[in-house]
Amino acid sequence: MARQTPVSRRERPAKPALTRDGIVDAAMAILVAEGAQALTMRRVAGALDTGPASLYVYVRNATELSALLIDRLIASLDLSWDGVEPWRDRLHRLFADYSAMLADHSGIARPALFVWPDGPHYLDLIEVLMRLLTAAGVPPEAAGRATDLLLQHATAAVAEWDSRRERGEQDLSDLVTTLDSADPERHPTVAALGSALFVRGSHEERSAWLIDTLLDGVLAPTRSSG
Amino acid sequence: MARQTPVSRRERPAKPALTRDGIVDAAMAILVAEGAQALTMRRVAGALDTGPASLYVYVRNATELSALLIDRLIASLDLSWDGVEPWRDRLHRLFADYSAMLADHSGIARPALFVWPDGPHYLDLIEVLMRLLTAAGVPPEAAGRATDLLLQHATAAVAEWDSRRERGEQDLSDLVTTLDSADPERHPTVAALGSALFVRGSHEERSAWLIDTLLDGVLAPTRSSG
DNA sequence: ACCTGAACACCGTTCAAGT
DNA sequence: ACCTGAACACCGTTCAAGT
Repeated sequence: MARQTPVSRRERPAKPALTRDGIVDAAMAILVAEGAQALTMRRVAGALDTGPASLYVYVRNATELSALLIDRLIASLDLSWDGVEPWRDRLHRLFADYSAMLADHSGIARPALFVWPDGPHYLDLIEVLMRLLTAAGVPPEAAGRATDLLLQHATAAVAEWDSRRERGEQDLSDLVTTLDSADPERHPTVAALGSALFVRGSHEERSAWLIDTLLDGVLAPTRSSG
Repeated sequence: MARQTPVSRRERPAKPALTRDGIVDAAMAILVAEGAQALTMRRVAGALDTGPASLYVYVRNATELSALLIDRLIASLDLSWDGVEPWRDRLHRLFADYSAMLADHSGIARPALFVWPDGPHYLDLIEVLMRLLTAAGVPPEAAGRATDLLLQHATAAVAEWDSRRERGEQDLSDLVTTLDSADPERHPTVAALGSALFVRGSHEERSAWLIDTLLDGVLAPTRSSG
């Protein structure tokens, strides 16, 4: 039953056959080791001892490969909810996990912003978010908008942080300088508050603030429709 | 006093000297005519009858050129506030204008997400947003977070819409198919709500919803400090 | 001093040709 | 049928050499 490898092949130690999963595996290894900026079709193909053209037999394009990778990363998250842990706590923990996962894989947040990670695990993530928001008493339409928004924000925050990191600290100090040197005549409000406002707070903190504020807004009894 | 051009030059009709502003002008012309995907150092240099290396005398890199362009685009917005128009209406109108401006220049929203548009007009935009939120009774720290968040969301929404557009309608129908075919066993909440939730609503509508919800959340009297 | 031709070190994707 | 070498059509950035 076992497929026999021709004995005559002895140049390389059993180069494995290409498969979709094998390609994703190789891509994941590169992502973990070198980050998303090294994640090119040519590099992935190279890791599999072939040329880039071969990948196109299994993967539509580079964007699809990113989507597959992101779905696999989401698979590594704990998406369970026991129904006992308060939904607010669970939401915070889930977004903290999600953000940390993206931050751990430098550069992957950027494609995640533009790609629908078309796979089963992304749907798992949406499912648990909708369950938590529903448990919180958020009506379906608002829950959909909030889910969308919270994921977009968490992803964008990591992506922004990533690209700041790759440009170095100089970028951040430019920002501080600009804000601190705001002309009090032209920009009185900004000048009065200075750089303190925008620099303070990690992206985890800002995510947490958004979760609470959005929930308060959605659940506010005084909410005017519009 | 006027600088004299040598008469002997007759091959080209007065190739203008390179300047930082001239480079931004040329880049803007390309952006308007062909969108941001055509906005490369080589294309901009070509429009100015020179090689890409020449641009680096005036511009640090491609990212900086994007930032200059975005600041110039923001300059085209009406950022005034008469103090008479209700702040809520003014906020809605401002974000509608901002989104429309980004959407009108295909592909520019993406760099705008990752670049601090280091220029005077971006500071004008932040200033008027802070003024409006302050007028709404939002405390400084929350106003800073809200400003940051609303700009990020508006930009990300257009960027997402842009990249969906460039991938074609097929992308959207993939999404609808995935959501509609959610396994009711594994994804009961998603299956029950179907695709209706995520597809409905333009990005203008979603922006408007976020503005109102965030304001409600920030201004909610029951707000627990979290 | 200011400018730039040419090169360096890459990309994603396609397709004709191989096995 | 499955796979891929080689090419196509590009990138951003650098630097030695020119004026």
